[in-house]
Amino acid sequence: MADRLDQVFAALADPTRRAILTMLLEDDMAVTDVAQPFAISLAAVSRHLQVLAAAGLISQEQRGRVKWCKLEPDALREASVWMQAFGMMGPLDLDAFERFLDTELGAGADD
Amino acid sequence: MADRLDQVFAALADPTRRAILTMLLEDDMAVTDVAQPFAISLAAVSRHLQVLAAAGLISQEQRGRVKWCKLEPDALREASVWMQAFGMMGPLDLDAFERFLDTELGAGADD
DNA sequence: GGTATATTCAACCATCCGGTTGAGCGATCA
DNA sequence: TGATCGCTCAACCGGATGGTTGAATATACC
Repeated sequence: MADRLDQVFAALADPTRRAILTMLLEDDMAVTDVAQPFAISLAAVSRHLQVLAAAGLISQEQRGRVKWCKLEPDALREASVWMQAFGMMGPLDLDAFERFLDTELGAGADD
Repeated sequence: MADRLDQVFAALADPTRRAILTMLLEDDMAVTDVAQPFAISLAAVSRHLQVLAAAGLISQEQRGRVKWCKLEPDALREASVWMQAFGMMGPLDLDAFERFLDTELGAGADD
């Protein structure tokens, strides 16, 4: 019952999984091709991919006997926003920041 | 051995530690005060703080018999940059940030 | 049909993680 | 000096994690 942020950050905490995401940045890949550069077993890579999929960081689509893996950057967005909040704000008072948010959102900020 | 990114993401993967960081956003705190809202032992919180410090996310300064904990947002910046590399996400999604305020600050420290 | 390919499952192992409790230790204060 | 406070350490426990190997499943090819 891990929170979504728990899953995303935990998935990102492993260097193999980060490397996989980086590979998928270029193109969708089959499981076997994802596994190719790594010195671990195919089964291990398959489970890494399951972790990434559970966190929503990738999606997997079965086509024939090949399972294609696709990066899903939306899952990163939530975590990225969480982190940027700290980077931006630093130790400053939240009330002021909430007022800032109200004016920003109220002004119809559309991304 | 663990890469710095490994440590940062692993530290962020725990909801208690994220709640601690959120608390420290408002002000520096002593270990005992950090532990106060949580239903776990002081020793457990102390170790959470050590994990955060090892990841560089907080710094700790001993003053008398009290150890003060201070947020260090720079460590987050590195991880945030890593995520930015996946592109497609704007610098700050205000809607997502509003959800962050609701969930992390609202539900915050009482888990 | 039979064989090769793509992927997962299951069992197992070592290690890590988050929690506990109880002892220990330096700093403070009456 | 002795009691208390603030915090950490050490040992322990149960469950998760990351790796392995070997069997299983399903699809594709000849």
